[in-house]
Amino acid sequence: MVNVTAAEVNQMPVEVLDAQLFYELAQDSFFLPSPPPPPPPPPPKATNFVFPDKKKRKTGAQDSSRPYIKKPLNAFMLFMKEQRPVVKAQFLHKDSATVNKIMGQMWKSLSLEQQEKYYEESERLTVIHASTYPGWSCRDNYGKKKKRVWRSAATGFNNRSTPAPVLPALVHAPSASSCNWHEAPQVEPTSVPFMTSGASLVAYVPLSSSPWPSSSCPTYTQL
DNA sequence: CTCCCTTTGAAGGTT
DNA sequence: AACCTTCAAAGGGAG
Repeated sequence: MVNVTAAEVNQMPVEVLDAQLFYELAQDSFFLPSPPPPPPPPPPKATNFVFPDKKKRKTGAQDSSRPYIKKPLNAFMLFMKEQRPVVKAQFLHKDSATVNKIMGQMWKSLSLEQQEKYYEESERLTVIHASTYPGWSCRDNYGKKKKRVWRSAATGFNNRSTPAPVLPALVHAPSASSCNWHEAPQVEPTSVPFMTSGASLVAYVPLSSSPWPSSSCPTYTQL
């Protein structure tokens, strides 16, 4: 449980709906402070990359006579790598699928200016990658992992030509002030206690457990 | 032990 | 040109 006080969240709830306080969270509270200027990046090793996570797939990557060279991270991946600890700490979600959903919405809530630093860093890494591994193509990694099977056969909705089932939608609060969203009615609760609102994040906080929700804190909805 | 899930973006192939 | 496919990270969960 993360101890987040009302003062830390924000002094005043921005809205009360259905017995829940809605706090608008300053965006700054969700992001790590700007790290100190990084030291000059060491030249990437010309040796093969190794999956740091033993749980990562190794299919085909270990028997290759050629070193396995990973793709450079794109902007969103850099954002996730930086913010994942924050999101995990804030929302107590350990499973990456849920965390990634949250961060996907956080990413969309960022302004272009805020995203820019990640795009620039991604571009820088891509340039370094290209100069370090001339001739490398991301195609080289195709098939190194097990071919992704769109779940069309299994569940029928992970085919990009097949729309995913409609998740409970956010609706605009008709008279919302700084809170642009509120819960859609008749939403089956899940456990992700926040929603993005423009460049800020709105926490849904039960009155009874203010200032921060318990695990029973209500809804997460997705556009 | 290995893969799935889940996100966005990039890259390369295909239509 | 537009669309499709794969893989980058992460770690709990499932088989």
